[in-house]
Amino acid sequence: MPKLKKSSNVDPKQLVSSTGNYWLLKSEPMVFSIDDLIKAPRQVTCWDGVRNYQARNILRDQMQVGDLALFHHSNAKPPAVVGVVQIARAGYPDHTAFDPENDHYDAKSHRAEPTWYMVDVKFVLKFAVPLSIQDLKQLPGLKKMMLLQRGSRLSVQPVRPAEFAVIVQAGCLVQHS
DNA sequence: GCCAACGTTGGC
DNA sequence: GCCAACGTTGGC
Repeated sequence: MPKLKKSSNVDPKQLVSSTGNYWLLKSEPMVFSIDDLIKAPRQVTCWDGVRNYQARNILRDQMQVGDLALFHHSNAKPPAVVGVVQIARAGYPDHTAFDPENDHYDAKSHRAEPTWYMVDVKFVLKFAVPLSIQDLKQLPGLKKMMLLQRGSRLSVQPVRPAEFAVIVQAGCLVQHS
């Protein structure tokens, strides 16, 4: 059993959303990973390409600047929560829907009345070790977490404050060598 | 590769 | 509006 200590440069107790909102954002790491975000200019990116109405409603209506979100690598081996980001800009039209060259083009979305929205996210931290779904199932208090429900597909999900706290605490532990 | 759990499409 | 067929997501 390896000893664990807290990472020196991150205090998970400081990771509290001023807005009280917490989310989880899924991304396939082959498409866009947390390392891509770390390398992005100013470590900010627009969260484009969401084409699901339930997720769109969250992006457009609920996310606020300052909200914190877990960054989840979906379709990965293994799928895992890998870090934390902060909402840097609230919902605005997803312009990739207007671009016929874009993979996420949607001919039915128009600039005057956009169908799809996105937010900007800023990198906050990368966990010392990815927390796989198997890892998460071992943690206390996550039985009802949306990500862990069977068949849960929503790519933008609400996360309860207690769930966020448990996951960030676990993610900020690093192993002694 | 399988399949659960949706979401979308389109005939009626 | 109903619903069967099909498509997608994403864990397993």
